[in-house]
Amino acid sequence: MILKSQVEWALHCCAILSGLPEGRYLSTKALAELHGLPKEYLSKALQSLSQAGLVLTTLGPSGGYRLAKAPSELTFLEIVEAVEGSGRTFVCNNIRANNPCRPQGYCESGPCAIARIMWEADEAWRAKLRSVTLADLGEILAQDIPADIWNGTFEWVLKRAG
Amino acid sequence: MILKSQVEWALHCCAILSGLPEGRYLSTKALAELHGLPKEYLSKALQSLSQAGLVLTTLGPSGGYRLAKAPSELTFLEIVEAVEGSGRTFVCNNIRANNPCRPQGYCESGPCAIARIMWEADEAWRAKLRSVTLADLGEILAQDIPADIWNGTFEWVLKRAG
DNA sequence: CGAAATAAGGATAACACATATCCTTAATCT
DNA sequence: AGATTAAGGATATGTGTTATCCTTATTTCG
Repeated sequence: MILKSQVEWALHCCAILSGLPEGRYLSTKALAELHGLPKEYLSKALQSLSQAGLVLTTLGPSGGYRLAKAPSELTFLEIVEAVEGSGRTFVCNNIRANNPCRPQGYCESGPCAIARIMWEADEAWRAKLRSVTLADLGEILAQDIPADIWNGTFEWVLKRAG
Repeated sequence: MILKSQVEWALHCCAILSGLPEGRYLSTKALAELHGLPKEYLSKALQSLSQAGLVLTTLGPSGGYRLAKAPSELTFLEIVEAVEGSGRTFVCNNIRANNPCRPQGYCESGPCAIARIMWEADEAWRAKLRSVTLADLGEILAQDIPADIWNGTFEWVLKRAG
């Protein structure tokens, strides 16, 4: 059970977009170059973000993407779910209903106990992702990344942002 | 990102095995019938449990599986990882290393900040699964399942347990 | 107005992995 | 000796991810 690589791409792209000055846009081409990713396929991930309303777009030259909200209002969970979907990782096929000992036509009262426990674990995962915003990530990155690389990347991005 | 259905099967099988009297074994055939599952393929899930040391097996007629530990010592996480593997759901491909602004030969100090956050969420998921044992599940099931079905199933199992 | 650049999205192929079945082997019980 | 079982190898089959290509509509700029 592994998350799509598009989740990783979307998170990195949002991290870049969160550093973009108000009102400017960054293209798929620039984001793909910056991360060494196939432009056409990365485009699908960005479209997912757009469909989820997390980013805004403009067309034409100098077009591209920007965040639809402040970084402090955009959580990891929103980004992950935009790309990966919001379904649970554990799917209950209700195999208890195949028990030959059960009376004909017997109907369960609620979801299977095993499913409930697995879904609680899913929710713990989601709760953690919901608690981290792009602004939190920005603070961590500012400490992690050497100032020269940080600034160099920022200039590189601004040169290409429409 | 969906867990294998074998995870569901393994959990249900372990739930049954946890009700088995000391020293008795239940066969793949019986477990497959009870849950309405393909015997040959369910066998693969049970082999995973065996390889992980969670269940013990015997050969020959009256052979089959029993738990290797007390239900109170066997966690959901162990069962899930036996079938699904213990790898993380988020794989970091270190795409930050493709940043064209970075100096040649520059080497990262540690794992990517995005990966660290995603891995914390994974750990929250694992922590929840680690906190629930088969004994806990047994208590919940005893309350969920009507007594007649519970007892009927128990008899059905005992009739087939070697 | 016309050319270039861009996002959006449909079609399709390649690939990996989950699912499923079949068969052989070795061990165990009656 | 014969029946039953777990273990595991080999081999399909199906589904979802990854990836590429192409068309369309929109916007910017000369």
